[in-house]
Amino acid sequence: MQKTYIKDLSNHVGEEVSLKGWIFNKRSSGKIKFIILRDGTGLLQCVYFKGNISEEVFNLADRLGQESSIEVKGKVKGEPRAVGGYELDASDLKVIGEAHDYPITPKEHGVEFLMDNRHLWLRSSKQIAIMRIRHRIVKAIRDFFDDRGFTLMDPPILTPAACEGTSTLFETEYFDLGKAYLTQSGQLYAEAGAMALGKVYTFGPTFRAEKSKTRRHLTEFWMVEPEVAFADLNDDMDLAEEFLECIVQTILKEKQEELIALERDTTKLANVKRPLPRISYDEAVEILKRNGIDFQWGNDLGGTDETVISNQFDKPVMVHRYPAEVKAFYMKRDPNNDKLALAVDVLAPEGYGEIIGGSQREDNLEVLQARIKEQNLPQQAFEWYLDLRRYGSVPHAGFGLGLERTVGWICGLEHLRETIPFARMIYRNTP
RNA sequence: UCCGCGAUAGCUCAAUGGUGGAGCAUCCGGCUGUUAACCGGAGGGUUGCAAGUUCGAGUCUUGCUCGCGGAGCCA
Repeated sequence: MQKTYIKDLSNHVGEEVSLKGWIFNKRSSGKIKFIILRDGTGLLQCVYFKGNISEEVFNLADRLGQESSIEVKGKVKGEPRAVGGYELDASDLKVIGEAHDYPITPKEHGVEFLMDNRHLWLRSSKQIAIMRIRHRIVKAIRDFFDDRGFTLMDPPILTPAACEGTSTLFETEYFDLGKAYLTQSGQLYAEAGAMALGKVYTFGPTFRAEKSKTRRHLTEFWMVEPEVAFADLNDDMDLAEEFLECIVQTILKEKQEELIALERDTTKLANVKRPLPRISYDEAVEILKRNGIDFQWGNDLGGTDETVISNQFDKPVMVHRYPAEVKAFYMKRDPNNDKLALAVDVLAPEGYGEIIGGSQREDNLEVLQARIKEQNLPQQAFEWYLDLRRYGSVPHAGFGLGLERTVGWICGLEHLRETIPFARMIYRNTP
């Protein structure tokens, strides 16, 4: 008898097959029982008629609770009434692992309860769809850079000092060398990589100990950071828009089934094609003022400001040339206006906020040393970084894309906690 | 850190200051095409904790604990 998976049933119509999985739901009507089997690839209705199988097997189904693991055997047939369009005319049922009182019932639950049971919640249809889309986005990201001659270069996760100086970091004791910190960005190391390999990207977890309590924040999240030698801000924006187009169009093309399961309205995602609108910070401030927001030039854009700006466009918008004061020390100043940094943020539509932050980097040794001094950063810790400017400095640029915000936007989710298998937030580090 | 909101059965929620209920889940019974199946029955409670007001508190007051949303910070 052929062993198979639910997703492959179309190749087995009329055949006897066996499948293994978990009981997703069941219904009974006296002499007929329906077991909905879940095997990780889909759902399948298995039908047990009292006359067709032994009394023992027929009664077994009564005992088995939701999420019991089982093996079923039977004949595959097309059945428009059943979920997935196929049905199993079942002839056998074997128990692998019994389950009783599974906490997540096929009814509504609160988010807190579901997050306490995250290890089980992952079995639900929507969560499975999200994880599949996350996986495909990761693959699209890696393919995008790999296909364009980038080399993946993993930065350290334990670092001796703050990358950007401002954020609060997780701290740990590192043997006799004093304190070490969990990285908040691989960027500085990516710059070293770009000087070695030309085009590199880092892709890994990053950590922020900020006490953020919003739907847009996690303490542990994944970031992909390309860095390119001999590139300026325009090259950086060109790369970012091609990158976003590639990710979104790939998901639209290959993950329709999952997007439907999530009830995602994809009309706005379909708009994500080059060119993306590019506006300066000055223009962004104008937009805010036109919308009646009392915004002071020189401040960073807040969450609501970002939403107002992105609502003016039907695709992601790039905002460039921010006031240097609100941006990191390593960003290069605009040669035409010393108050501006050659930075770019990409704001996702539909209120999903900043998904990309990038810049051209300061490549002049003396200027960079002055910035480090201005911001009271420990210069000793940055000597290696300054070496990149001492030995063959070149213009270079890069950006960071937050994976979870991208997943949340593409999936149309309310909260970032569903975009990662086990979210780490200020008041949650379990399960 | 600041502002706002919340905590009642395993879960989701009701209950004018006056005998704490319903749906789902669980258990028992019924039904040969169910789609979060349905119908009948049963069990299930220190109303987050502590004090106060009151003849009487799930409900009003105060404090505490825990959580949620937002601000700041950022991807």
